[in-house]
Amino acid sequence: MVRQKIEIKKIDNLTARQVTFSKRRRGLFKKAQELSTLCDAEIALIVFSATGKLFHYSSSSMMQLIQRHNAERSKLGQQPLNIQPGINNHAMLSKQLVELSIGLKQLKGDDLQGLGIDELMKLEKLVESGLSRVGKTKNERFLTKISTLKTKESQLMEENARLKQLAEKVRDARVNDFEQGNNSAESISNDCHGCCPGEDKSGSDTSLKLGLPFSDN
Amino acid sequence: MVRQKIEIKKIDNLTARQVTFSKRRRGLFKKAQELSTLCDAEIALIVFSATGKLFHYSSSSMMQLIQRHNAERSKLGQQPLNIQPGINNHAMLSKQLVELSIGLKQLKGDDLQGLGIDELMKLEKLVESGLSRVGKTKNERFLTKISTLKTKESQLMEENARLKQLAEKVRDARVNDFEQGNNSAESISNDCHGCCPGEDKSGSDTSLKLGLPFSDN
DNA sequence: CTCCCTATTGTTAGACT
DNA sequence: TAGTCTAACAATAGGGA
Repeated sequence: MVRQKIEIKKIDNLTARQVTFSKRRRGLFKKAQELSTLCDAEIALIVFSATGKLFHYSSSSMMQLIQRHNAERSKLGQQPLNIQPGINNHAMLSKQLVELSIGLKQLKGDDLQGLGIDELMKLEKLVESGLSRVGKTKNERFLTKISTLKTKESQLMEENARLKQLAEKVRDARVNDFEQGNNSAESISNDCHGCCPGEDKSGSDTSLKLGLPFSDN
Repeated sequence: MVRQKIEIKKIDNLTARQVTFSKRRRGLFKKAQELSTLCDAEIALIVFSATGKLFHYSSSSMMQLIQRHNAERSKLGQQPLNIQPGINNHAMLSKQLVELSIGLKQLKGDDLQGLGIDELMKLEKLVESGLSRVGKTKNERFLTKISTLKTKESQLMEENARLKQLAEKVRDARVNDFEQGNNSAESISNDCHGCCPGEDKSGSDTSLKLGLPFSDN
């Protein structure tokens, strides 16, 4: 079969894909080398095959090039960090954390060793900013939880106050019943302070509610 | 003129070199992209022109690829660039930063929003640790620089002290010469305090050295 | 720098070993 | 997998705008 133009999309056939990878990878490395030689350029090229095998080339020090690349990128990456203060948008915070993550990743490479004092100070600032944001969110979370708990607390205290009153009423009523020799439960007034709409009378297990510890919050 | 085969060596003509750089760079990036698409490979390509301009391409995340590359390299036991004696173990520090970075990356996905207080506290601790490490390295760098400068300073002070003595000797000698009507330069003793082995006499430009500012530093 | 043009050189798909 | 072959295709040197 004669050769045909191929379209640039993933090659389905595994064998063909591997063969093409091998051939084109060589071509790519050759071209990289040529460009580097012809034009005095510095080039780093990293290739991972689909099967995870590593191939790489660099005209000088891979590390130096990566560092230089990172330096350039962080220059650009600083802008998006300086955004509108005062907004506690989680999406924004998340975005900034991503950037922080990128910044840290940049350093992972081989070292902090290659970094100068200036770069380290920049990084420090970046991490500090991330830290402050995490701390801020954490604190917000704390405050929210605390205010929720306080609300609950005051609700419970109100409830308890009402129950105390109810308990006294019930006791008084029972004392009266006992003194009058009247055992009919129906005569006991049942105040459910509006929490049981349409139910004015049930009064059978009031004693159970009275068993609750009033002082517990 | 018809096109000729070129040999792969640095192109002398600046303009031709720039044009070729432009053309071939594009070709290289195109090929990288094609290889990545056709064969499902992951590729990172960094190019610096001779004038320092950066061009880069990566099929996925440049950072991920660089990390993977570094991971592979360190597997092979190639020490990427370490290890200056006397400096704390940067490899370890780097490793811990990687871990920190991974932790942050996990959170990158969507947000802090889904995180509870416990997770936020963990994250905070993590980032704090990273911050402290960066700060530590930065401080080490400061201290190293300071100690270097101090060493230099004391060396210079020593040197200056010697030069002062020398200056006095020379002056005395000249005064003697003048009083005795003796103009022979050879009689001036030249103390180079051991920094010029095998050279006991040169004495011709001593006056130049004396021109150094003693009070500097 | 970038784009265009074209003759040439360089690369590679497909097939086979 | 890796090498070889060859027709076809892609890239690009040199030149001009």
